[in-house]
Amino acid sequence: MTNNTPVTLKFLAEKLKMSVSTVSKSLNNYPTINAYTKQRVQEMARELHFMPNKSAINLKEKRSRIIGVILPNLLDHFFTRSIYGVEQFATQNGYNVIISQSHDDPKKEIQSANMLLRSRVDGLIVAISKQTQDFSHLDQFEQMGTPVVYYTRNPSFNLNCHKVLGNTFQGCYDATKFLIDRGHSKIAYLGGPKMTNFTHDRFNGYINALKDNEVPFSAKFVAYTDFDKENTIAAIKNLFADPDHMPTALVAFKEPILFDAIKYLKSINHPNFNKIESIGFGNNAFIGYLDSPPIASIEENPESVGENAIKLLLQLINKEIDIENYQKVMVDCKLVVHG
Amino acid sequence: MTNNTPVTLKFLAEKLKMSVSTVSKSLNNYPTINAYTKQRVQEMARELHFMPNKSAINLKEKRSRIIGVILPNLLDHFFTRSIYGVEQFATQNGYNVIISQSHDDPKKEIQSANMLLRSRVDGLIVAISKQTQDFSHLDQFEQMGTPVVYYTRNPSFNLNCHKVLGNTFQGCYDATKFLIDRGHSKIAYLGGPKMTNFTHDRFNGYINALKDNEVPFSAKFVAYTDFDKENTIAAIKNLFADPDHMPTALVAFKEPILFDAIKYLKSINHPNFNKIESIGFGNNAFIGYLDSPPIASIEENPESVGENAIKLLLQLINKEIDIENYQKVMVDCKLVVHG
DNA sequence: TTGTACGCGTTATCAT
DNA sequence: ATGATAACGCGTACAA
Repeated sequence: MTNNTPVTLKFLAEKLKMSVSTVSKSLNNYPTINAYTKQRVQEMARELHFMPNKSAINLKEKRSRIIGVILPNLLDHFFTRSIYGVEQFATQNGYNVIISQSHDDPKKEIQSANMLLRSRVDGLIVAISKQTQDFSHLDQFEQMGTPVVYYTRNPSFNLNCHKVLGNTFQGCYDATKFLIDRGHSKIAYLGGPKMTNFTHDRFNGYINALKDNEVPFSAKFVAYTDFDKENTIAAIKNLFADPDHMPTALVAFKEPILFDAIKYLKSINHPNFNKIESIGFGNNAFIGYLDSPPIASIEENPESVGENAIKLLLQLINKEIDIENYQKVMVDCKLVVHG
Repeated sequence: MTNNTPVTLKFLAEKLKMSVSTVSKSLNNYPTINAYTKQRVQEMARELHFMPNKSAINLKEKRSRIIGVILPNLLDHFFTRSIYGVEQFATQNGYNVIISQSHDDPKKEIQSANMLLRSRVDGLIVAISKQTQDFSHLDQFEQMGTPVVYYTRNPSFNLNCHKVLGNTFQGCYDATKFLIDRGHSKIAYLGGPKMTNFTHDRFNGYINALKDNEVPFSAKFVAYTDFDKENTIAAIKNLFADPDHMPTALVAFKEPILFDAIKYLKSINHPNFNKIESIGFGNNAFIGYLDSPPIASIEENPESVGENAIKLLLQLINKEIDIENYQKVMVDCKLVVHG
């Protein structure tokens, strides 16, 4: 049974034979309204399933209580998990979340940004696409006074912006140190797409751990790949090319890539396969099902990254932090040893 | 640099010394407006980054161009993939999507529903939580004339509603048939939580495949579990308890559960472990990394399920289908053989 | 204690 | 070809 007259304040007012403002005040618990009146109004509202129209309220209050999130891909567990932190905290504070996927396409990212701009989101949390070079579509938000928090992926050059990042330097440092402590001195590093900047910190963590522990560095132990399996195999072939100079351990920038690497080494019956110890970023839930799992994982705590992003954003929205007082928040990684 | 005066039609009108309505008409390309005027307005609008306020438009047009989605959990790849289909098609048609996770908690589901109701979504796509018994929070939408499409998970009793479902009967039938054709006659079925209704069709598919191929059914070959690992192991222990009556194949209602089962059987060095062939619902991307993978997977085509849901919803929104002309759409599963 | 009147930003109807 | 005005639903300053 479809009810066609929308239940608005006006409608309630007519039913109750009072003015719209009395109804409004009753529902918002104004102290000046008679208790009995309030009760009558509230009962009627419940009975008729009155729901205030958010568009009207937004228009009036000049805010939407919506947080926009732009991220590359929900298929990546890191982002899905980070959303958990965002949503949880946002909901607690009366905000809704609109998630928009860029699929790592700058054009789609611009579309999403404009959509969220029209929706007058109160704040934006964004993990930029791999290809994003121009930031004008995101700068528009701050120009309108809407705070933006970059998370995880952020502009490499020293742009003035709020950022919340995983401490991948520390994560990679700890992983490398862990392997050194287990006696390895030939530790390979498998990095991500070179053009992007998200893996430099990891590499630096690797390098610094070597240096701090007086393990000699060799360029032969460093290779780069993207998310493509063929590239990963090519990179691994390179790392393990020199029989006199064979890595005994491996640190990888992302776990799925590490799994490809392990699978490949196993498939070619690498002589020392069982002795090779590896660690990657991610801590994928499926590791428990692998027969030759990495010895440990670098847990990036995505929920915490998301939570820190939304917390910062809310502080900016509430003007507890000045929008031009740019913040940088680092979330520590945690080495999780398996088995 | 923060600009504080919002760029509205009024603001543009003042700048251009014309009326608000002329500005509005120019931007919406009204035929009655002078070409030169249009041009001036559009240039100014672009220059000042004018973005129409969606709240105002929604209020005026009595619609939001927002589709609400309520689902249990984005960590489940099925749902994440289904969102892909929804989002793609929604965006193409000028709709935004608000996703809300219930985390399988009916209370949270009600909250989400009310939030989306206040946002005056034009339509709702929902996969109900495991525990949802009462549907009044969802019925409200139809009462307001807002169409609702249930997808994947839907009320078991013959409620009048629009549904889009994976054809799990066919999926399970095909899987069982596949195992029979490979010579198995002792095929176990590992089902999901009994109280919920989403696994009955699967069980029926299993049963019917046995019957159609004259393979005797035994209650000893059927066990149920939930998503908890301990329960799964207990169920598997039961299935493989009788040495004279040992399954040689296994069909499971969900892949992660199947992985737990495989891992357990391997861990106890089950004598015929290498001969046991198994199939589960999901087709997880991770399967390629397993040493003892299922022989095949039942691909549920979640993107297609999502796409069918949004297509149906848009037809309902556009009144191409009457809201009371309840539709049921089935999306076929596909058996994917590995290796 | 309750009601009147206005404005939020936009579109559309009706004048001019 | 352009402008004035009302309306969408709500909250609130002010009047009664």
